[in-house]
Amino acid sequence: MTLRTLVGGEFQFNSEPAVASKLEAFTRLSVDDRAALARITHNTRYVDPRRDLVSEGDRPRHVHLVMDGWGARYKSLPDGKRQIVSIFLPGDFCDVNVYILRHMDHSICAITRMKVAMITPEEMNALTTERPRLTQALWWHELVNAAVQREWTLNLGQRTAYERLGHLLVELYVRLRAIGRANHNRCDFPLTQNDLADATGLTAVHVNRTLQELRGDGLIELERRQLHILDLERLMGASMFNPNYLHLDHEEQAFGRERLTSG
Amino acid sequence: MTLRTLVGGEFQFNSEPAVASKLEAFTRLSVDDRAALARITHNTRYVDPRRDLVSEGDRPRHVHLVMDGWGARYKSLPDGKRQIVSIFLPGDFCDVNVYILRHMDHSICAITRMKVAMITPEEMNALTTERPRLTQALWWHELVNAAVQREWTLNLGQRTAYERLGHLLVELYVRLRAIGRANHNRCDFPLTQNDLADATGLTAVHVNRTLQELRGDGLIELERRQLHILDLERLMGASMFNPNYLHLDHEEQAFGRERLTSG
DNA sequence: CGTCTGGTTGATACGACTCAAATTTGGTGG
DNA sequence: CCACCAAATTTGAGTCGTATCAACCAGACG
Repeated sequence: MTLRTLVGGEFQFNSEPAVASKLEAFTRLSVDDRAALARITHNTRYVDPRRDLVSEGDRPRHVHLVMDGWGARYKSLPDGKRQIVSIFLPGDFCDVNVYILRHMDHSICAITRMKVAMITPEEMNALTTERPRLTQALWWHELVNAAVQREWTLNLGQRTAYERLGHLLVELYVRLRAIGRANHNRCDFPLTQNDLADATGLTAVHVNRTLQELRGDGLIELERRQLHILDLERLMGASMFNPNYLHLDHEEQAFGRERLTSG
Repeated sequence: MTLRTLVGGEFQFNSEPAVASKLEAFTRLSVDDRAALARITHNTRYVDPRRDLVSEGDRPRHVHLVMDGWGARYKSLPDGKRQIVSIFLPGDFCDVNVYILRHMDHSICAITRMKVAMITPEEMNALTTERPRLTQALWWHELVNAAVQREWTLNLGQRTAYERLGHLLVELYVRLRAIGRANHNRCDFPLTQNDLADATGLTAVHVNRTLQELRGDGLIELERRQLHILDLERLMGASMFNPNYLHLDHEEQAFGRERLTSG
C-alpha cells in the first residue's frame, strides 16, 4: 500500500507553487516577487501524456514553465535513436530566453499530464527589469540546469549501467524533495523502463535487468509508478552521487527541510 | 606539409579578437560594444598546458574568457574516471555569471598554453546594464553552450564510437571556422588521443583504432596536431552531424564566410 | 643518451545489445 | 464484474562492441 493510494491523488507535501519552492532553494522571495511570479503564470495549458509540447525546428515563442506534472526534453537521430537529455519537474523553466534563438534544436514532451505556463518574451523582460532578486534566481536556475546537463554527460560517459540508473533515481528524488514533492525516501515516479532507457543510453531490456539488481541489493523498491529508496546513503555511494552539482547549498537554509542523507 | 608549418606559428586566418568574432555570429557589434569588450579583457593571465585554471570546489571569483588557446572543462569520479564535458576555444566564456554559485562543480584545465581574461562580477554587471546588445549576445552564447552540452549528451548516449569521434571532429572544426581559425577543412587540433577518450567516454586504445578506421575510410587525416577533413560532407553524414544546435543561423549573415559543406 | 609522453598493436574478457517470446498490468467497454 | 487489448515488464539465448591488459615503438626533451 503506497502513500499515494492513501491520499488518493497528488503526491504533494506542501501547497505552495512549485516555482516559488524551487527558486527559494536559492534565495528567499519577497511578497512582491511571489506576486510577480503569480502574474506571469496565469496563461496556462494542459498537455496530455506522451504528447509533444515543443518540436525540434519550431520557432520558439514563449518561455514554458512547468506548473505540474513531469516532462522530458529529447533529441532524435536520423537512424531513429532517441536520447532524453533532461527531465522537467514542477517548477522548472524550459529555457529562459529561448526566443533569442531562431529554431528549437530539440523537442519537449509530456511524461504525465502536464500543466504548463506560457510566458511571453515581454513578460520575461518586464520581470528581469523590475525584479532583480527574481532575475538573480533565474540565473541561478539556468546555471543549475547547465550543471545538471554536465552531470548527465558524466553519467553517460563514465558510469556503468548500474551506477547510471542509481544516479538518475537519486537525482530525481533529491530534486523532487527540494520542491516538497517527496519525503521519507518515497516519491511518484512516472518514468517507464523505456523512458529510463532513453535517458541513460541503455536498452529497455538492460534497464529491466539492472533495476532487478538494484532491487536485489536492497537499494530500491519501484512499482506502480512509485519509487521507494530503501537506503539512500548506500544508493548514493553505489552510484557515486555527489549533490554538489544541484547547488542547493546557497543560503544558510541549505537542505533546510531535511538533511540530505537522513529521513 | 601542413599550413601551420608554412606560416610557422599561430593558425589564425583573421586578426580580430576571437570574442568579437564569436559573438558576431549572432549579431553585428557596434564600435562601442567592441570597445566595451576590449575594456573588460584587459586583465589577462597565461595558463600552461595541462594546468588547472579552476578546480572543483573553488569559490568562483571571476568570469573567465578564453582569449587564445584551447581548454577543457572536466569532472572526475571518486574511482578515478574522468569525463571532459566541454572544450573551450578562443572567444568562449567559461560560465557567464558563475559567481552566483557558491562552489564550482567541475574543473577547467588548459589543453594548450592558454591566454584568459579575468572579468570581475562588477565589470560583468556594468556590461549588462550599459550594453543591451552585448547582453543579448551573452545570452545567445549561454544558450548555445547549453545546446552543445545537450548534443554531447546525445553523442555519448546514442552514437557508436565511430560516429562519436566523427561528430566531435566536425563540431570542433565548425566552431573553429566560425571564429576564423579554420579553413579549407583544416585546423589546429591539439587534443591527444587520451583527451579524445576522456571526451567521448571511450578508452584511448579504442580511440586509436577508431581514428584508424576514419582514416582508412578516407574521411580525415590527423597528425602532428593538425586535422584535415578530407570529405566534410561524408563525415557529417557518417556521424549524423546536424549543425542546427550551434545556432549559427541567426542573422542573414548565416555562415557568411563560407557555406557549411563547401570549401 | 635515458626517460617520458603519446601512439600503435595483439590477445582476451565482459558488459550491454539483439531478437524473440512470454507474462503482467492497466485501461476500456460490454 | 468480466473480456479484451495495448502497453509495459520480464525472461532466455546468442552476439558484438568496447574494455582490459600487456607490450612495443617513435619522437621530444633534458
